[in-house]
Order: sequence, then C-alpha cells, then structure tokens
Amino acid sequence: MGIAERREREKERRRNEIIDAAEKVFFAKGLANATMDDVAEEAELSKGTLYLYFKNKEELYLAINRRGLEILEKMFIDAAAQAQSGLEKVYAIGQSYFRFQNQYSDYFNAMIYYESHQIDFSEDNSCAMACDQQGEKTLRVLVEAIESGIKDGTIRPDVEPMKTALVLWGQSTGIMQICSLKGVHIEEEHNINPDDIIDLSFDLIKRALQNSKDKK
Amino acid sequence: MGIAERREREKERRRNEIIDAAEKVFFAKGLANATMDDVAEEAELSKGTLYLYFKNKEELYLAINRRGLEILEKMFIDAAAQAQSGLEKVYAIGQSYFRFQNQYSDYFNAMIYYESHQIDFSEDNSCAMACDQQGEKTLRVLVEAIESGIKDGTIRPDVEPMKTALVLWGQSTGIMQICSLKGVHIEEEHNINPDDIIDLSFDLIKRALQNSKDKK
DNA sequence: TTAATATACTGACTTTCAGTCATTTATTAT
DNA sequence: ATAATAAATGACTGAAAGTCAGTATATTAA
Repeated sequence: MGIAERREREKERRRNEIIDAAEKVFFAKGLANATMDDVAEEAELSKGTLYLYFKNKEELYLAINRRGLEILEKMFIDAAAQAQSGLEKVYAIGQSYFRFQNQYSDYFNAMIYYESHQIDFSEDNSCAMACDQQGEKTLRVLVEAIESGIKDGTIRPDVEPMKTALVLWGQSTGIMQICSLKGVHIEEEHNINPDDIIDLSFDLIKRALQNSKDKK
Repeated sequence: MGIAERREREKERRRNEIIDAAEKVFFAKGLANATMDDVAEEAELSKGTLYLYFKNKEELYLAINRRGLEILEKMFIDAAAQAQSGLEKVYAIGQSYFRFQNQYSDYFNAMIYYESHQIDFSEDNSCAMACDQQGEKTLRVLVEAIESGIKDGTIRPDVEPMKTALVLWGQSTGIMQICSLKGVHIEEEHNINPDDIIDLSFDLIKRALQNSKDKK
C-alpha cells in the first residue's frame, strides 16, 4: 500500500509550496516586516497550517536559507570545475560567491541572517540543522579546492585546508555583508565602488595563499 | 542664567543613565528577549520617558553600540602606538580588535547587530548617525596605520589605504562574527580552536600586505 | 454503505510588547 | 501665590507570533 508514501509526497509538496510562498513574501517585504499571516495568505492556507509544517517564523526563514546554500554549492562546484590550478579554483569560487551575492541577493540576505544570529542547532530545529549540514557540504567544495592547490603546488603547503577554508569563508562573507548592506553608503561617503572592495579582498586572499616557490 | 545649561546637563546625565540601564538589560537578556519595560524598570523610569530620550528600541541599542565603537577606537590607538613599523601597527590593531571581541563581547554583539542590519542613516536617527561617525573615526586609525606602513616601506606601496582598511575591517569582522557565534559549534564539529582561525586570518592579512621589496 | 478512526486544516483567541498620548507632577518665571 | 513651562507617567492601542479546540476530509473496518 503506497498510501503512506503518497501522503508523504504530498506533505513534502505542501511544505515546498509554503517555502515558495514564504520566499515571495519575505523577499518582497523583508523578514521583519513580513508577517506569518502574509505568508498564509500567499500560500492560500491558514496560519495554523504553517505551524504544522514549521516550528516558527525563524525555522521557515532558515528553510529558505537552505535553498540558498544549495544554489551556492552548485555555483561553487561549477566554478571549481572551470578553473585549472588549485589556486585558480579557490579564486573562481570566490568570484562565484560574489556572483551569488548579486544574482541571489535575497538568498544572500537570508545567509546574512543565518550567519549573524545565534542559531540553536538542536534536535527540534530541523531547518537550522539542515542549514548546518548544507553549509558543511558547501564549504567542503572550498576545502577540496585548497587541497588540490596544495597538491599541484599553487598554494603554500603549510596551510591547513579546513582552517583556511573557514577563514576565507568568514572573510568573504564579512566583506560582502558590508558591501551589500552599507555599499551605497560607502559609495556616497568615500567615492569608492563596493565592487572594487570585493575585488581587492579576493586579490589579498590570493596573494596570501599563493606558493612563492611555485615554478611559474 | 545657567538654568538652561544645567537642564541640558541633567538631560544628558539622564540619557546616560538610560543607556546604562539598557546595557544591563540588553546584555543580560539579549536584544530580542529584553523589553523596553525591563529597561524602564532598571532605569527606575516609566516606559514613556525612555521614548522622550530615544526614538525607539533600535536607537537605544545603537547608543550602546556607539559606546562600544568609542572603546574600540581607544584600543586601536593604543595598539598602534605600541607598535613600531606600519605593518606591525596594522597587525597590532587586528590583535586589539580580537581582544575587544573577548573582553567586551556584549559590545561586540551590538556591533554584529549594527553591521548585519540595514540601518537607516537619516536625520532623525541620531544614534545611527553617531555610530556612523564614530565608525569612521575608528576606521581612520587603521587607515593611518596603513599609510604609515606605506611610508616606512613595510607595506606594499600599491595598496590604496582607505580601500584596504575597509577590506581588513570587513574581513576581520566577518571572521570574528563567525567565531563569536558559531565558535563552540566549530570546535565540536571540526576540533578546531576558534582562536586559531582568528590567528590564521591575521597571518594571511599580514602576508598579503607586506612589502616583499622591504630591505629586512 | 456506513460507522469509526485518523489525518489535515482552520481561524478565533491569547499573549506579548513596541510605541503613543492625555494627564499629572515638578520646576521656573511673573 | 499663580501662571507658564518642562519632565515624567502609565494606561491604552495596534500589531503580530504562536496556540488550540473544533471542523472537514480522507481512509479503514464492519
């Protein structure tokens, strides 16, 4: 009897429909200004039903963030595949992160939320845990790029891949967070193009990682 | 008649008392879990009075952040004064930022809030504007350290001080944000000490900035 | 076919809290 | 003393997250 299975599928579909609706509403109004009633209306469901599928507003928002992290992972994989050397892979991943921030700015905002709040990664916050896992997967692409760079000699052999990946992730996120939120302000105040800041950031990282003993 | 002046002084004192109370409450409970009624009680004032002194809850929190940025500026100045070369000054400023994050973690959390939210820097958000100005002052210490490094030859002459300062600020904030919020989690999951991540981050920055043509 | 059971959904209700404002209290000027 | 001004109050309002007793729909058993 496939009834239980069908029910499971329908439940999953409904769950995704709710996330779709939540994206529309949260992306249009911003998390703080959007209400669960707004989402319920967009999803053509009652508010109570939302809470059957998601523990609370934050969990729903984290479900959106998970989708963003999945997109980002794919972009990282593509970027790494395109590049030749390990160092170039790392650089290409950085560039793809930058593209993500531009093309999927709403998902990027969800990521800023995720990265700048104390999230409780416990059993009953399934979306938080899913974000954590997807984040690990996404980061692993960068770790592997660094490892390949050490192997092919383009990256200094004395860096620890995991630690370094965490540093690059944190640094890049920090830079793009500033440019995303305060970019206009920086432009007005200092006549500096935020994109230049991001370029410079990646340039500094490249210099810091490259193996000076690499034979060209 | 010094009555108006005395009134002004008393107003300023009361304002500071409110910020003191807000620090106690917000630092103990966190911004989201603290209420304006809590602050009012701690300040031994009615809630209405708080709104005579601060436009809203966010502005009050930003008043706290301004204090944090003032402390940070002093720490930057001290750090830079202690170091010899420009490059060392930059490194020392980074270290002092790290110390700030440890010693004043509550102020640092206020900074995370400030850096990760879309703040409206308009006329009638005086605390937001004050944060912006104080932020500029604090950043200027770093800009000057970079300039002195270019002058004394320890930092590559081809970096633009303001742009570079913004990059270092964003990168360092990003790293410390992660370590502050997800540090325990990183430690558990990867057996990596968050402090090592921060060390590595500063090491990479140093390598990226140093002038290879510097005669020792 | 119908009754019993299980599952999915609803929306009115509760609670909490930011922000307001008519009123009161305190201070200064006449 | 009294009027005028400034400072402070706290009950009230509106908004929104989250709950839950009740309704509707689908499935199974008799």
